Amino acid sequence: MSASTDASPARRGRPGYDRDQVLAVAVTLFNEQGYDATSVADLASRLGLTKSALYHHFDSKEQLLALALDEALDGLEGVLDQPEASIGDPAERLGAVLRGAVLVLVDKLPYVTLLLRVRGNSDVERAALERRRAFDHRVTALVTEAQRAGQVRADVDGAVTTRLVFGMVNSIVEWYRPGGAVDRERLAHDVVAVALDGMRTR
Amino acid sequence: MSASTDASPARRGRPGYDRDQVLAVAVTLFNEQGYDATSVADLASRLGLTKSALYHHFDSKEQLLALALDEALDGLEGVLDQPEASIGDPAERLGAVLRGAVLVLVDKLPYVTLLLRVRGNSDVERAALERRRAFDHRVTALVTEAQRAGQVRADVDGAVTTRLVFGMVNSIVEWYRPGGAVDRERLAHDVVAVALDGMRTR
DNA sequence: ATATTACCTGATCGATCGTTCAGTAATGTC
DNA sequence: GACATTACTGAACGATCGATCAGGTAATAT
Repeated sequence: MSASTDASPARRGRPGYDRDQVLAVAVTLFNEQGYDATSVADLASRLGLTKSALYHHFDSKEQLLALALDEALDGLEGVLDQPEASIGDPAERLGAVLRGAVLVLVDKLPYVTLLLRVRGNSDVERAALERRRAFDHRVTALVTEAQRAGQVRADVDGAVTTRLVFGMVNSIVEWYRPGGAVDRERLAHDVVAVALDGMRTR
Repeated sequence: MSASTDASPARRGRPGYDRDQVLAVAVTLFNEQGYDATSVADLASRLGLTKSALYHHFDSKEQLLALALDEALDGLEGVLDQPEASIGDPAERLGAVLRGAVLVLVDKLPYVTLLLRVRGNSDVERAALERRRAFDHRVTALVTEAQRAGQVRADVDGAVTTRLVFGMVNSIVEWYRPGGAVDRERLAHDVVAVALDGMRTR
């Protein structure tokens, strides 16, 4: 993702996995079994390598986790920094942020999935939770602004509304699979529709 | 929860923890750190006992997990079996199920939290996932029925709507804490309001 | 007082954990 | 063909994992 995902620009050295490929497989395994339940031996087995070979690509199992969480957090924070999040009235900006969050979630599905399961068991995990909290605060501020503008219901607390709606968005990682029945644009549209207007017919 | 949670009906033998007390502490730890990241030594330390003392109360660490997951699943299935889930039009029944699910989730918070984090790493976990799927199917059938009755929007797939709305409900375990700013009745009301009518003002 | 029941300790087991290290293998560049 | 670069093996490490077992302690019922 950070390095070249191009064809094959004549890599030097013995052929094999590079760091990003190992990371991608690791994140898949972490999501299948959980980070703690996944051993380095599991990862080596899935790649067809020995355990020690992996330590050529990274310093520790935890470093893999840190790299993956950064990937997810960079994407989410990018949603709030994109121009659509700053232009228009609060309701329009809120819709853009919801839509952007869904798209990032789908495009970086394994990384965001991993992020959403972090519980704070280590310094790496706690740092990721801190960045998530900062993201939530910025979104809550946007919801509160939309409430003051009369565009979001004020009979429910803004922080609660934010948590519920982002709970809905985040839950997508539990079932969405690319290539399935729902494409990313359709999903983003549906989420914004249900979040803003509810499931009931008017 | 299954045994006597009454006052103290004169228990015989040396005083100490009983099985349900050990289970409650275990579930708390599983939720704090994750099931796999929690060792039997962690649990013993939290209780002020030795590891071997714990095996007087249960056969294996996994049995604790199974007991906890049953507690959560019994509660959720009870929501669909209560009378309110069968009387009235589909929209009313759907509202009752949503409300019931929120209340079970709050009342059995630690157990449901644990259930929602299960990934299928063992037979016990896979059996729990199977029961969850059956629950989801019953709810989806209710949503589909409400769509046919014209009471739920038909421009979004019923299964997607169900997943999104229950994603919202389930996400409550990530932040709700009893005794906090929001009480259980208020939360149930807010969830039903946002799920059915959305966050936007009309 | 004593038997019964329940609860707990300390030592230990084999398996698996993440990690290290010294050496080997295969490629592109010159 | 020498050389730098990249990728990997096999054996071992201390630590921790879930679990077992034989024995010890403290309350209640009779």
